[in-house]
Formats: sequence, structure tokens, C-alpha cells
Amino acid sequence: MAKEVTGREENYSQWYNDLVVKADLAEQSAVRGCMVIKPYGYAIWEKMQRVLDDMFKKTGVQNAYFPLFIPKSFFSREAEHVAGFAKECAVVTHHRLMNDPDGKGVVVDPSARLEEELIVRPTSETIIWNTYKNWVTSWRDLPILCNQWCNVVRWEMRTRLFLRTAEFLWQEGHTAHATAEEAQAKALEMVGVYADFARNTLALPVVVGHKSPGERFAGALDTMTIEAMMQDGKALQAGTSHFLGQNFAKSFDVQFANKEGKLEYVWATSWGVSTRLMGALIMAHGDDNGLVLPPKLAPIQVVMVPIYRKDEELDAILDKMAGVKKELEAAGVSVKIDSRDSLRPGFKFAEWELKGVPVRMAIGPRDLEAGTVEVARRDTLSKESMALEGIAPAIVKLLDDIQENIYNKALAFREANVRKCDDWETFKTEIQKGGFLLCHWDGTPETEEKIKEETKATIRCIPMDSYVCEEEGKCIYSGKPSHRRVIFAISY
RNA sequence: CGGGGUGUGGCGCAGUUGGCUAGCGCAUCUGGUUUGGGACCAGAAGGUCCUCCGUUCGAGUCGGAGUACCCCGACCA
Repeated sequence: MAKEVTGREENYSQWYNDLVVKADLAEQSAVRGCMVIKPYGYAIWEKMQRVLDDMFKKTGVQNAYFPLFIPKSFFSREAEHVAGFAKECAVVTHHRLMNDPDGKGVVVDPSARLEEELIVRPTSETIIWNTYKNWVTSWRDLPILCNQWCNVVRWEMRTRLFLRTAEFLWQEGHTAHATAEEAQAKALEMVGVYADFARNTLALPVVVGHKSPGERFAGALDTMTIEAMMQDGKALQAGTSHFLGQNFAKSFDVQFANKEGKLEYVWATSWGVSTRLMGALIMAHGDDNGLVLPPKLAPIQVVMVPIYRKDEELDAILDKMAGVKKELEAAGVSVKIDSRDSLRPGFKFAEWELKGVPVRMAIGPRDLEAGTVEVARRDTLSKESMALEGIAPAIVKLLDDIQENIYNKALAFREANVRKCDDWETFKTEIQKGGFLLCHWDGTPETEEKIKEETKATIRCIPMDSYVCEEEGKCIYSGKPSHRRVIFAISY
């Protein structure tokens, strides 16, 4: 399979859909646009959850859970919000099936129609704010800092494995604050958590920035984003954090008595990342041999493959491996010994590469004699022979190196594909080549929309921490004055 | 909902201007030899060719209708 994939450009989609994803992580479900995440893929997601959860807790956020079903009426309270999601909602209308009177299978029982339809949550702002109303009366009740891990459903017309599925897994944080400043600070803090997570755990260099008004979350006053660049030069929004102002508090009447005893509406944030991060990983780091997992995320960091002819050799090798495994595990490394006896080593090598395991150790008779081990790293595909003596610290260091190298490689790729552009004709051709274009923009939604219509490019963000470019210039499209450059790209 | 494409053993595909017993690769099973980069040899099993209707001496192949899935657009994280 892997060897049939050659050039990256033309086979990218093929590679992504068939090779890595279908081979190991997930598959398209019979339910339209949904996906089955296989155990190995899910293990990666679980690792993401664990790391993020720890980071959230350090900011004072606690996990909670809210219902899957949202009464339709909740949904219509916030006008912008409903406009943003109305077109992609799954709706529950009935609560019972019956045998088909004409004898074939079952049908929906028409007498079991719900008085009020239920919406399968596309996001939980409405039901959460309806709940927060009952939790908040005094300034002493604030802030509320909740997160939930759950699934949501957005009935997309077109789906794409991991990036846009009808049902996906995510976390959504929802906070309530006494002041605008506090809420804004929280939204900023959380996008910072995402950036930290993306960079240090996923080895994904991301740009933090504000969304343009046109790209904001439905109902938000400000949306901040982490934007990643995939290996084909397209942008991928990897996480967002929203400052919601008092929109939801007003819609759901969430007020508190401040220290002076006056009633005020609370200020809100929400923020989320999803299984889309899995897609980001695959497309940012993968190569023709499959997935490349950063060590901090890999469910298995080291896989050991025995090489042998006779069973006695195998016993001796497995024995040696068990010792090394113990040593590595004591150093905090997760290890798997692949002792399957029906498969040849070459096959196992290829299989673990496909799964993206960062380090492979092979021990054969030659190594047993010499006291060595063959160590191969997934990121560079290079191999070297290392002494078994003191192997654990060497592997720990190697894992760190790999983590860093994967990040640096992705960063170098991004750096090589970010460029300034000041001419509309050039823009039109350059943008199709992929990458981020730093351009002046007059700040109007009209211009943004025109550019999107003509080139499919969108404003990915107004950068906050990298590629910040505060300077006077002229809008690339309209020629009107502009005070800073923004990032344009074609995105997933 | 518009435009395009594809339905053939488990998976991926070939099948010519209609022709006789529907092939190939991978996977599977059996036996043997192998094992430091996806093993090899020998043998075996496995198919209402998406469905229905039609044309024909004869349909996987031609025509019609239906149906499912995929890709491209509009929508979106």
C-alpha cells in the first residue's frame, strides 16, 4: 500500500484517505458522513484529551456534562447563533417506532410526534446558558469555568474524514464572568493553552490570531484561532476561542447582583478543539510511509521487533527485550514488544511506520552477541546501532530530539511558505500555489467576500504572535488604506 | 440541490466491435522452505457481474428506469 503512493502533490488526498486513515486510524461509517475511529486512532485522541485536560485544570476549569438534545426554542433565542447553525442541524421529531402496517419492517409512529422538536447539539452554548441561568445570582457565583468532552452533530453537505464529519468528538469550554475584561482575558488564556498544546505536544507550529468579523463564530464578539499549515500549503483551523460578550447572557437572562447590589449580565467565553486535530496531525507530519507521531502524543513511543531464525533465538531475544522494556518504562517511555511469530521483520517495520511509532528497536542474534540494538527513528527514517548499556537515557533523549525535529521541520515548511504579497494579479496566482500570503486588507467584509469569491482564499487570521505586521499600506483588492497585514490562504 | 464518475469473489481492479468455462493483484486456507526492510514455491477455496425491464440465438458488455457510493461546487470547524 505504502509503496504505491509516490508523489506527494498528486496523491495527497489518496494518501490521506486511503493509506493512513483507512489503514489504521478511522473509517467512514455506514451512517453518512460519520466515522468509526479505530482503537489505535482513538488511543491518540485519548492522549490528546489527557494532556489538554491537565492543562485546563491548571487554569481552574472543571469538567461537566450537558444534554445531547436541545429544545428547539432554546436555539432561536440568540439570532446570530441560530443563523450560523440552522442549516446544519439534525432534528428529533418523534420518540417511537412501530411495525409497518403494510407489513415491511418498522416505521415512525406518527402518534409519537414530539410537541417540541429536539435539536441534536451542534454546539452547546444554548443549553449551557439556559443552565447557567440557574447557577448565577450573585457575583460570588462567578466565574463559572466548565468544560465538556462530548460529541456534536453538524449535518454538513460534504464531509471529509477527521476534518469535517457529520458527528465529531470535541471539548467545549464555557465560562461566565463578572466583567468583560475578565472574560476577554479568559478567551485569550485559552487560545494560549491551545497554541501551547499544538506546539509542544502535537509539534504543530500554529499562528495565533483574531478572526475577521466575517469568519467569527456565530454570536461571538471576537474569535481567536490557532491556524496550522498542512503539507500541501492549505490552512487548517485547529482550534478557536471566543469572547461572546453578553449576547448569550442577555438571550438566556443570566444576571448577577454585583458588589453594589445592582443586576448585571454576565460575560461569556467558549472555546473548543475537536478530532479535527487528528486530521491536522496526519496532514502536517505524515509522509509516504504513513503517520509520523510526535513522541509526546504517541500511544506507543518505542516498538521492539525481534529478528531470529530459531525459537531458541527468539526466547533469548524476548528475554533481553523484556529487560530493556522495563528499563525504558522506568524512564517513562511507553514500549511495545512485537512478538508476533507469523510475520517477518520487514512487514512489522512497515506496519509500525504506517502507525507512526517514533522509535523502533530491532534486536537480532548479531546484537545479542555484540550487546547492541538497532534503533530507527520514524521522523528521519534513519537507523543506527546503539549499545544496550545505558540505553534508556539515550532513548529518552532521542524521543526529545524527534519531538523537536518534527516541530522544526513543520516550522521550516511553514516559514518557507509564508510570503508577502502586494499586488492583486500576483495574489491570484500565488494563492493557488498554497501557503500563507501576508497582505493588506481594508477591513471590510465586502472586500473579504469578493476575494473569497474570486480566489477561494479566506482571511485565516489577523496574527497576534507571529507574522505580526503593523504597517501602513494599501488593501490588496480595493487599494484603500490598511494598517496591518493579515494572513490569506486557501483552507480546509 | 447542480455538474461529473463508479457499482464485477473479503479488498483493489481488468474485461476489446456482445461469443462459448468471467479473469488479475492483494488478502484467506493447506503443506513446505524462509525470517537484519512489506517472503517464496506448490496446491485450494471463494462471484445471483448493484436491481428491475428491454434488445438479442446469446448480455458483465447494448438501451431504459431505479438505486447506492465517490469526486467537484454551494455550506462549514
